[in-house]
Amino acid sequence: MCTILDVAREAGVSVASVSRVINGSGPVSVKTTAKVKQAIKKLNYQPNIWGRRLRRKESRMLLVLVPNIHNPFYASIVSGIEDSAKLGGYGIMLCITNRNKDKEYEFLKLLKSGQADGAVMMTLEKQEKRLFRDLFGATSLPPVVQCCEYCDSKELPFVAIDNLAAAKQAVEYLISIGHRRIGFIGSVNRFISSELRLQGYRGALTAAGLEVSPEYEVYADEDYGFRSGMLAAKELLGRQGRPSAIFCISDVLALGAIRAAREVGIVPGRGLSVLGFDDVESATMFHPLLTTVSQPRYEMGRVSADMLIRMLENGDGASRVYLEHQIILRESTAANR
Amino acid sequence: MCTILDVAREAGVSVASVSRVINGSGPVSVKTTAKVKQAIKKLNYQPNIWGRRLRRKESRMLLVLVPNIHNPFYASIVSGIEDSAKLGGYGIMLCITNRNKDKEYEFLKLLKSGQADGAVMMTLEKQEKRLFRDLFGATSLPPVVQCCEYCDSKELPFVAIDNLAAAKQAVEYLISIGHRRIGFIGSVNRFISSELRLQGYRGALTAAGLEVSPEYEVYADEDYGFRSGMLAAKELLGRQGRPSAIFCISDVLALGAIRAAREVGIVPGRGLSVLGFDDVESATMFHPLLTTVSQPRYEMGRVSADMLIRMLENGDGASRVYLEHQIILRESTAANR
DNA sequence: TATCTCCAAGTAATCGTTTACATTTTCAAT
DNA sequence: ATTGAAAATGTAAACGATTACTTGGAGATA
Repeated sequence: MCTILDVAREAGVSVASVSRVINGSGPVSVKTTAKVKQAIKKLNYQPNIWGRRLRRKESRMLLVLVPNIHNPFYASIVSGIEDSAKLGGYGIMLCITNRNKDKEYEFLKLLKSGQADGAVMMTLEKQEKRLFRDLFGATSLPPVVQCCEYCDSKELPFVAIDNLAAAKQAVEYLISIGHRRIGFIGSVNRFISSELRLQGYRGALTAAGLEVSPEYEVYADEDYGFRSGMLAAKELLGRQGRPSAIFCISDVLALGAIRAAREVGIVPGRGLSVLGFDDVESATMFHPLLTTVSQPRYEMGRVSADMLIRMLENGDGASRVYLEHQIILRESTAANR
Repeated sequence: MCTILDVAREAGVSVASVSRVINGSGPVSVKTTAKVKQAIKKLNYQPNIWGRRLRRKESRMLLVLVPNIHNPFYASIVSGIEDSAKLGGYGIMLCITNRNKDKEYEFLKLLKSGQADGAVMMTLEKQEKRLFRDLFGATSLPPVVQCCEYCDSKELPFVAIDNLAAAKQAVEYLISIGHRRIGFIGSVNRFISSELRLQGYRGALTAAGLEVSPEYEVYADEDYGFRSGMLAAKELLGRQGRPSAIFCISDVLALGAIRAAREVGIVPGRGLSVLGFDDVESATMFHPLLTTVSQPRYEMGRVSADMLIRMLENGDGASRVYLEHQIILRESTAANR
């Protein structure tokens, strides 16, 4: 590995000129430019990234915090972030937190220590304002964009869909096709999206003059997992006056519910409508294909990273972006009666 | 952000002493140690990583190259790598190549430029020895561990299962329960694992005195996707003397085959045995639950990263590790006749 | 007391860039 | 030919850590 000094010697110029050629940061004659470029090629010179970053005090790295990566939902978002980051000349460091707040905190410290310039977080729970105060003090805005989830701070930027409206709309659809007893499968976690989807569900019921009953609300384990969905659905289906439709806050839970229905002898789609959330790939693998709320996942990732980069480079202020969701009608829902 | 000089002043000692305390790299009296530690705490000092790395010429970063991250198979491996890396004090940089060789090459250049110390690659195709020669020259061993896949080089280390033996064993199982017409769904790609699984399939047939016929071998698109699996299976099932069992080189393909069977009026599990590979989560989501070959995914990731770190730190030579696979019998296979 | 060890601490060079500032060159206008 | 401005180049000081080398002082020995 050779240094800028080697290049300078080879080209017979000073290091400053070489640097100027590399960065286009000052006037250089065509002759010198040519000599330098040739020397660079000849020596196969690559600037030392540490020296540069030490001097420039920048890292060109973005942190990405994601609860897990097994869920295909997050995988798409990460792809979007990656592509945007690459386009902006940033690398990404991925942290799979597995709900481990310590791991998350450790990772975020890389921001402070200058190892990363900013972060896209998908792990924020409702009341985590404090986290930022701890890390960045009360005054300064942390270089963070929240994606999908966000905390209760007033100023922090985020990119998400309007979970409340989406859930409301989904449940309204169920009502519109004749369902009156509509169950809800949520998840015990502190994500704002979960809460908003519950509110949307309740809002739709109330608006239609239907009763909101805790009998119809069941919470799966916090992992959003298939098996948790099954258990939750079984509980719901075992109750008297069982629902004719179930709204689930994730597709994987919905798939679990479908399986549960089948196990207790109900034909999913016909005997029980199930509506999911996320539109993951396996929603279209088996019959009945899942009716679900689709989020623009890749796009959310892209927009988040773009916003973060603009904040870092142009000092753009925090903004809050809602992207469009879409309800995709497939086979798992049918008119009641 | 304060520097080591600030700490030194605060503690009333020299920067050298501070550095010695931080790194334990020389004799320091208990008194100075205490003063320095206190100053560090008081100023909340964090060493500047760029300065350190510039001086020490190390990056403490590992590259991870993965074809895609939507496939839950890879997600687990990445988790394993992450955990091992963290334990060894390394960060990881993830590159989702999407089969884009240029992207991969760009990323690998980070090794040369010192931005990363080593790489775990899951993207290597059979004849890619050349890639390394381009990057590292003919002589020196690149700091790379291959995981799951590997190329035709004799010396490069890898961690994988014995794909040939696993496939052979899987097909032998199908034979043992009475199947004679056994189809194969592969994938048009240049991964060594795909080829070895095909060889295993053929080997099992030959060993049992059954005919190996191209009529029974079908190749899905290179994405391993669900829809490709469906199409491939339909082709296979449409042929005369259709197979009573199909061995698929991935679970997602197998799930597609199951769906295809159902669509042409065959009861999967009873009318057609399907055997998959990988044991992904959705293999257990729907009936018939998938009989499949399970790979120790998380473990493969862990072992790969451990091996890489040992190579980097202790200069350990390259080794080739086979981990144990396991055949998991579930509902998608049944005795023939 | 003088000398010799040895341990602790300090000084300053170094890693490879970038860049403020100084200097030289070029060239048009007088 | 002289001047001046503008353009091109060079010099050297940062950036923040590590570390080879030097120094200072305490205690042991003669």
